[in-house]
Amino acid sequence: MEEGRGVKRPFFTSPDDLLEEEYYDEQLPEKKRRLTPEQVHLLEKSFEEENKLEPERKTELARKLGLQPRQVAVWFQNRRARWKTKTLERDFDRLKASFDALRADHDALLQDNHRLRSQVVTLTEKMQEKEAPGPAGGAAMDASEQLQPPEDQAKASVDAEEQMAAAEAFDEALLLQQVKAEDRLSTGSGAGSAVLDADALLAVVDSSVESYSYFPPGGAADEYHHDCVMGGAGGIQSEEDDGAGSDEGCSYLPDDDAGVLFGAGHGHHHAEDEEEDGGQISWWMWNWSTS
DNA sequence: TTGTGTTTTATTGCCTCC
DNA sequence: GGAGGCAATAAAACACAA
Repeated sequence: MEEGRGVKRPFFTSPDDLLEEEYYDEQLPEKKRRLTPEQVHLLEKSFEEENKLEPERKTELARKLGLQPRQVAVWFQNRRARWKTKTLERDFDRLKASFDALRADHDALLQDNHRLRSQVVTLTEKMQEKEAPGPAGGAAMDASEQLQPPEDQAKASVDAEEQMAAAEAFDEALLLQQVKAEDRLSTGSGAGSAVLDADALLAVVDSSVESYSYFPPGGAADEYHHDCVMGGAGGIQSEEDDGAGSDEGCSYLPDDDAGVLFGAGHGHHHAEDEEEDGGQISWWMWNWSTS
């Protein structure tokens, strides 16, 4: 049947077509008409230049396209909505990938922490045996330890204590951040809704990494801060050019917000984002991150 | 041809700004 | 208070598999 498909009836294709449109209006009043590719092309071009529409530009565009100013305004409205959706999806993908990487690193740190703790326990036991020397105690020392100079043994002992202290500090920091995050979740601005402040969510991981002195200054932790910065200067690009050079750089994440994830800026949300989503991670993001 | 999913155009209601 | 923006939604137009 293809009702209405073979015959395209664009809305006011040009001022000259207005007479013809009257025919359609008689036949099918109140029907939606798709814009012609030419109209869409010009609107897209205009949108790329500036995604907001001043009154003069609106009337000028409407005149050029043979549309009503209201239609031009509506088109821009819908186009902004599409752009925002697309950008949010892209930002989500990036955040998810970055968070996964960070979480994997965090897990590795936990494992390392566990290993170091075991090592400290072993060394402590051996020291205790050594401090209370008996016939059995002396014999317990293995060959490698007997070969180790006394000063090296003392250094190993100090290292073990430092590692233990670092591990405990790490645990405390982790616990503190978790408590903070939970507090913010339960008393947060979401007023009971299942949303979590991005800072709270990510600070748990972030501060755990930073408070644990595993990374030297300028080391791996800093690389996370700098290399994974996403988003960029705003800018409008057509969503049709999804390939190279598409919406890159027009992320809805302002530069500062990359720091939210990695703790660099402990970023404040961009004013627009505060307005858009209340400065909170959307519920679906929270659900994902806690799943 | 039909059913269904997606996209596009348009409306409504609320909010913010001047 | 009016203008303009946005989110949510409706509905027409369109695409496509069966």
